[in-house]
Amino acid sequence: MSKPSLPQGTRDFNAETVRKRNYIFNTIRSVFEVYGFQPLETPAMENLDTLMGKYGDEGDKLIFKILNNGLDNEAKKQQAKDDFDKILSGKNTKGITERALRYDLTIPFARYVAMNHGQLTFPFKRYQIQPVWRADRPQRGRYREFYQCDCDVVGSYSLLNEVELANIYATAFEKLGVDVEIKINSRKILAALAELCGGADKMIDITIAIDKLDKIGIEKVKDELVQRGLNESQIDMIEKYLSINGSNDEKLIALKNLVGDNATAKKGIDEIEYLLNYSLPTPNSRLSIDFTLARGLNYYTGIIFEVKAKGVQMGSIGGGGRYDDLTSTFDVPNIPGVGISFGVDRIYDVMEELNLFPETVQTATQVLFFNLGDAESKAAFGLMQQLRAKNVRCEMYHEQTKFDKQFKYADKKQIPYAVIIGTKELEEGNCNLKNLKESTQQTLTNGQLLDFTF
RNA sequence: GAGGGCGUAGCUCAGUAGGUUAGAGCGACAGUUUGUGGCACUGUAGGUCGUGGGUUCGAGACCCAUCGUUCUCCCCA
Repeated sequence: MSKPSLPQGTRDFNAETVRKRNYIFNTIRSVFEVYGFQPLETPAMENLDTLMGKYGDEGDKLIFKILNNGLDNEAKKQQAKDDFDKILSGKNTKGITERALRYDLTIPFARYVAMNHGQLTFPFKRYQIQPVWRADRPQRGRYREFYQCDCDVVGSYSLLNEVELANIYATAFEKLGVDVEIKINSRKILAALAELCGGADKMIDITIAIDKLDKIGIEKVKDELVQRGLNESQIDMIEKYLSINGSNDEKLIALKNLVGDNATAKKGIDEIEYLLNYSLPTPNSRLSIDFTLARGLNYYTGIIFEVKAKGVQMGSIGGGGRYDDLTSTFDVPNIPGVGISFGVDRIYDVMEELNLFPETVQTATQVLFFNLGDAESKAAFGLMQQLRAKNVRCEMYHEQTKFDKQFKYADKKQIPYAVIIGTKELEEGNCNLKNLKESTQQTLTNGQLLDFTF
């Protein structure tokens, strides 16, 4: 037997952590529900060809593939060897692997919509909170198994959906007590910039470079644009674009001056103005235009979102945006959508760092019943069950032993109350209730104990 | 995919220029004469020094490999 260990990049969660994580999940889930979104769960594994080719070349490498069963079947040995040779030359084959662990929640959702679009009522609003797996190299804040928390609306072009999603962000983070800035931009504006700087085909090059701005600075971004084949006047324009600042209104004015004649840009500006026209329900969060926001994923086509926590050094804790055609890859065209995602693991880290978890999240045992003999513990057990029926969290020490050990057990589990029923109390039909933090004790009748407010 | 750091007791770590029986703190367990804990004191258990080779009279220490872990870059949540 070797020492037990965990697969790389996975974690156990102890009771305290599970409770805190559930607090985050439940908070977000309740907001989704209030906004009329319905839950969806999909299998941990998908057919490999559902996933392959959807995340780019890099993404394909990071998909966890599942080995087929029955490869040791003697009768099919030669076939298995031939198939394995294909694997070695870099091709996937159903003979060796035909299933894989899901890599995100968006593609399984698209698969679901494509399979069921005849039955669904559009716009279809779903949320999904499940783990995903990536064969990435683990590092700080990055794991091979982690949760995603998505909500999307498909089958509607209405910008009202964007308004609702912005409100979901604001409401959820307000409930969690996390002070955030919700940044918005439009891919149409970025597309217009590309049109004006070397053509629409440069859009991906430009967005990738811009996306790195806050990380590497303007000079390095310019270097990268040079490498990607842009000329001096084009880079000059991008620099002007990136240096726009001020309030939302001031930014819009500056942008209109820069690219306002362009039809695509105008559409993007209209979208942003529409969104800003609705105010958020909460004082501690606000929408702010960030024209440098690009987001890496190429399928976004309209408004894009990104959420940053204020007061901590941490990457984005949420993101999303509009995409024109979610399901055409599964031969079901013309289903547009817009969605957002919460980065639960990072939200957890932010809340831990800022000490934002409420005390009440930790709902451990409230009362320990001492075990002081057969007859005594039997009487205690009866009382304990009555308290439990009133939703008081109780446990009884597992065996009769001296006081010292039972007190120490309560200490270690940070149980605030002890109920002590010894021979004397048993005879008199009462009990001692001790407050272990304050070291005070009172004698109660059994009836008084059952009515006590813990 | 590229490049660093670190693997010694359950946990956090010491272990000097290679030299007998590998240490501390915390934790665990037991006790300080069995109806009131947290403190204190005493004692006990627990390590193939990640693994496998190599150098040496001698390796926890040096070299190589391997595994694990962690960080940076790429990419992402």
